[in-house]
Amino acid sequence: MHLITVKPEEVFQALADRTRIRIMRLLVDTGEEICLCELVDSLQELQYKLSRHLKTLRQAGLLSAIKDGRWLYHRLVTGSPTMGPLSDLIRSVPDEDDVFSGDLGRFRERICLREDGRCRVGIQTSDLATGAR
Amino acid sequence: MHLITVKPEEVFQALADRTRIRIMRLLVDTGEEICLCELVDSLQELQYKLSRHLKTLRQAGLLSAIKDGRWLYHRLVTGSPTMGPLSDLIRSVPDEDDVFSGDLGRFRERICLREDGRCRVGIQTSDLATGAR
DNA sequence: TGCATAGTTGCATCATAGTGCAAGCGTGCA
DNA sequence: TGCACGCTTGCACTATGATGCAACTATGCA
Repeated sequence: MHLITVKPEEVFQALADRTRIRIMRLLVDTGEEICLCELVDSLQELQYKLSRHLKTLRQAGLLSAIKDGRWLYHRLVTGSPTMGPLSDLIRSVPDEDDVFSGDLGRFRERICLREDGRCRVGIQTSDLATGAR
Repeated sequence: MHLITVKPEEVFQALADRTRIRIMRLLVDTGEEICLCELVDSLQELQYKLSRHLKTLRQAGLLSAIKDGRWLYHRLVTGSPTMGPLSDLIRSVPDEDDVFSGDLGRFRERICLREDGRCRVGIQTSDLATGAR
């Protein structure tokens, strides 16, 4: 996606949500590609909530996604002139209540379950899964 | 105000509006203190609209205001660790349709009406004034 | 002291956004 | 080919926000 073609107010609107800031912060801090089920276990939020927040961030041109089988990996968009300053800003947000570090810690544990760098398991925190079960 | 005490999602929410981005961009580009009537003539927006947008930005901790007689001057808050990256980001927003440069040009003309660096006249574009007239 | 003027705000209206629930889609494996 | 599973989405509900209008406050000057 292309920040250039997206209106700046839509970009800021996409960041005007605590959960979406957590998603962006985790992606900025790790530089990783992260699938939904890993995000659910890392942020401890309901699957369908995060699915919709990811969609919002994609539509704002902040994230791109690549599909790998049943898994969809999300990563920061690069190459836009505003993406650098935006990443800096997200990194500068103070970690009140250690929310970001908690997310990061759970993600680092969760990523150990990958095989060959790919997620091979679903949501581990079963209360947070929705849909098929 | 104090970015530190304001939730980050409220800061982004405050920027999730085209008019407020224009206000911030003008303040970042000029480094000036600007009163409401100067802003009305620069952005060519209704007085009460800008008054409310300024309030939103103040409540988000992005602007501070000092009163001088009947005039209220607004400026960027400084000293917060996020304000630097935020200013960089606002500066990096592309100037689609030359809206920012238009605002800046009208402001540069408008500021010529100051005496001793202080605004001494009201809104010059009379259609945009509200309230007493 | 009264009036002009810089700026604010209550109310009504309309539009948009977050969330829970439950159903649905699409892919890969047995 | 059917089922498990990673992920998405339509609907209902609630909350929040932008705006126009008009009334309001506050300040300084004649």
